[in-house]
Amino acid sequence: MKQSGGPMYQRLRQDLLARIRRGEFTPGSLLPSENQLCKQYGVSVTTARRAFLELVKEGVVQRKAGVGTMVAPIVRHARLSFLSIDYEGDAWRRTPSAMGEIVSGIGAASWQRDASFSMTGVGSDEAVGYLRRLAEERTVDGVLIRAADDIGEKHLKVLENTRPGVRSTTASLMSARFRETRPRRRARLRSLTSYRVGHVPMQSTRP
Amino acid sequence: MKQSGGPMYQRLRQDLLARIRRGEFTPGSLLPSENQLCKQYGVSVTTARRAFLELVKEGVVQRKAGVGTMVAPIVRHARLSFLSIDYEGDAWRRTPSAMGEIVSGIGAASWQRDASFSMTGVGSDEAVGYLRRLAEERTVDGVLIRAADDIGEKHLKVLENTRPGVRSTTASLMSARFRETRPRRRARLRSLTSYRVGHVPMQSTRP
DNA sequence: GTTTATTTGTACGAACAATTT
DNA sequence: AAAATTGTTCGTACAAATAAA
Repeated sequence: MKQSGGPMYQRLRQDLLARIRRGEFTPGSLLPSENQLCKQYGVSVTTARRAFLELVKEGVVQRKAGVGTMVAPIVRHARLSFLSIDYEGDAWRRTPSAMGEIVSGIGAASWQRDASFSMTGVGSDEAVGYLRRLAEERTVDGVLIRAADDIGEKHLKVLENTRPGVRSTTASLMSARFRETRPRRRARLRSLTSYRVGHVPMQSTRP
Repeated sequence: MKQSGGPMYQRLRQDLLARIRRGEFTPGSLLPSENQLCKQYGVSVTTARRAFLELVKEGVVQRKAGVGTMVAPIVRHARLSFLSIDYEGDAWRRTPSAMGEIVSGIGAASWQRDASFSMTGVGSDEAVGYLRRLAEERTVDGVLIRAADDIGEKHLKVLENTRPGVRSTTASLMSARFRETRPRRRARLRSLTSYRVGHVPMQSTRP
């Protein structure tokens, strides 16, 4: 927990998130206070607070003065989020925060019954890196990624392997791929390719 | 700038955002450094930094060590964002961060050609407060809000008056209202009401 | 009802590393 | 090599809100 890469506040955030996902802290229950966290992890209040604030921004936890920090009591899972990635030129390199927006968008998706996002200006390597984190960390049950052909199969493969429920495909192969893997959704997904922005209707899941 | 309400870092953020929106800082240009901001506004580095970091999270600015903080060079405006608000019981009160998710979602919308969001668990007063801020601060050209009937006309009226381009309506009156105000969009919007999650196709606007 | 302790919210200052010019 | 800027981490202080004694 100490030596691994990245800033401490990120590793702390990651660890807390993992513990929540494992069920160590259930929705509605209180997390350790800032002071407790400082002792447990050997960090300063600043660092502990920053990790918490990140999770607040993502909607994972809620804080109240005088009470503490608790796991968000109601989490609605988007059954599937659809990302349509059309990247043009090197726009991505000039706007690296773009993928961060996707990530926060997917965070919002956990409060939605349905989710649909479209991004432009996204490059391959950075995109896959972010999406990989996304699939590992977020509360979505699955992420369907439709990318431009030149993003490349190998990158999308990496993403698929990170977590079950993640399906990816290049634009031209989309309907074919899904005909193989999920035959029952064929009709719906084929019509989806005619959307400029994909949208996958989903049933809502209640807690 | 000093006496008004709210935390200083929020007021600073708001002021910087206003100056960017007014064109005082153009896309790609550098904002004042942290030190300069401290002197100009009479705040500590911590506060100046926090205001900047908020704007980074929203995708308004980008920072690079050794260079500075610049206005995001490419901003794609969503011509219209569609918010469908169906609130159930008092779920909102238990999850106040929900509307914050909408706000961040709309932030993402500025990077999208199209945008579609759906929220559950949203109450009236808090929702309108957030949405008002949203209409005032964000880069979307318009926000179409479809709300449950019991959110009330008066609240939505408040929102409409904050900024041109914002259109709101209760669910049952939706097609009727838009038949009056925007006759050319009638067909599109009427079919939209049959979606569980609204989606308004839009042309992309390039800088 | 008051007081006290705990917890988070805001704000300040400082130090050092990493990056860029 | 040096200066400027942001990134991370530390520590502190006080205010505000809450809960318990």
